[in-house]
Amino acid sequence: MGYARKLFDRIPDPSIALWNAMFRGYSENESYGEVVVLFGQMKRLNVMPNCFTFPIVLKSCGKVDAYVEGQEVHCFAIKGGFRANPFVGTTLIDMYAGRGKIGAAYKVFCEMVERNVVVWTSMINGYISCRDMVSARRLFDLAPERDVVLWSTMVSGYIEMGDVVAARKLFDQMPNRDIMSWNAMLNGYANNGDLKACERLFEEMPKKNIFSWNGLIGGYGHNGQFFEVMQTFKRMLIEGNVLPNDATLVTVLSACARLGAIDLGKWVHVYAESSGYKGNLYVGNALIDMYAKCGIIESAVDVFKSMALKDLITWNTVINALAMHGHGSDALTLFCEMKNAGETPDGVTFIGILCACTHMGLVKDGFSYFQSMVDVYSIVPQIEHYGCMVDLLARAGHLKQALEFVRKMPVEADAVIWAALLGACRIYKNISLAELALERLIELEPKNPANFVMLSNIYGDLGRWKDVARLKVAMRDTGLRKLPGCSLVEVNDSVVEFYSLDERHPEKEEIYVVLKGLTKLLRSSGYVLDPMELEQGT
DNA sequence: ATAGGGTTAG
Repeated sequence: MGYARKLFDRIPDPSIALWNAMFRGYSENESYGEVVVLFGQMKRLNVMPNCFTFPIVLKSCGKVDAYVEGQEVHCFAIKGGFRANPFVGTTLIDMYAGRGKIGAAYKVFCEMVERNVVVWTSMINGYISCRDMVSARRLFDLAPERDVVLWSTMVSGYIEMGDVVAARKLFDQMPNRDIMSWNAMLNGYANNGDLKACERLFEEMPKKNIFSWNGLIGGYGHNGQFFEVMQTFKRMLIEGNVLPNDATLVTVLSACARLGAIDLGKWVHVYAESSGYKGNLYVGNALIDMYAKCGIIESAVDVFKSMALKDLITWNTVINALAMHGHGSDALTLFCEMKNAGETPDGVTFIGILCACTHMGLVKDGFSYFQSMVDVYSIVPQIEHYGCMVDLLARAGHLKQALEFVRKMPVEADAVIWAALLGACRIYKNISLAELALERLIELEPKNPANFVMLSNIYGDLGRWKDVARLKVAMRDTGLRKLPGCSLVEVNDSVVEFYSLDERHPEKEEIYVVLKGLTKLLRSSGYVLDPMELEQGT
């Protein structure tokens, strides 16, 4: 665009076609601000726009929130006699509806003499984005012509409102469907958590493209079904008609992070490098998180360093990764670098920062970061931030101050916060506060047996076995059992779940032989088993 | 030469 502009500036009296070419060039390069500025210049030179000028300029006004300029362009369009032009009308409706000015959009719609199906679709889409499904449906029923895009727009509208039943009803009524209509319905089920219906629809589809596969895989991911993410990804590779894209890789990497599936994660990394997603921001961010959550912080940092393009999420991911791994001072260093790079931290950044302070015991620094979050960055602390502060105080042994903080903070403490306090009570053997925290926890989550186990462990630490027994009875009376924590181990291309004393694996004999051998080795090199863990059967 | 419908990351 630089060269184009230089040349353009040397043309003495550019024709309207040339002006339009410049607008289109900036628009295609997403330099919408330049479009608006250049249009101002054209106006000052008294050059009259034509019907091709308005759609590009109006779209750009909408993109950069240039509402006043947009209205000015609207005036020009009326003066030029383009009120009825469907191209101009569509972009005007989009611009107004996009800023929530649904009344102004409807006025444009009404004043048009000839409206084609594209204009109707834009108006209906405007109502949908204002969450007014009643008006959208009224117009849909009134529309003189309904094509596949208009039908799909209505289906997506119901899905956005969470009304999958109405969406399906309309979907079934469609005279014909294209792949995008199918994908809209598929995503409706996926995002609504109805994976069974999603799977059924996926198999029924006459054709599948990358969006269909990503819809199904993403549905599994959003519903915590990470094994199914991996399975479906492998199936996609085997079937081979459709290649994964960046969205696929990101979803799969996120599943790898949750499962600790480092082998598949590394495979995806290699695949991304060799398939044109090397410098991809989304993929890079997901790789950092995957390596960190799989325990390889060095690789996470390597990916971070290799990225030429970074955004807020990149910085947040690497800062949180370092904090999580106990590299608190590196996290704080990167926080400075982030600010020097011109990125503005948000609430998530401060979760990482506060977490870093907690792990280094930097109580004072934690408080000053918390204060700067409010004073310098005008971020309203969320319950997660208060939780970090309670954790910061409690882990440092300031249990009284932590309780004081809980009482003074402007939001009601949730179970996470009381559990953090309870955890610290175990470290510092503070029974009375532990009992108080448990009382609150039982009010907040009466069905979570983990809370009883926590207090029971504290009694156990102090040798108060009568209390342990009393709690055991209380727990039995609730009829609830704590789900044991489990380990995920990647073996031969898949991930296997193991509980303590697990007998489910077909090769359990061999596995326990190896485990016994490992324990022997550990003992001989001086490792002492934690008696608490022994008691729980490990 | 211009207009209406999609997925992904902390």
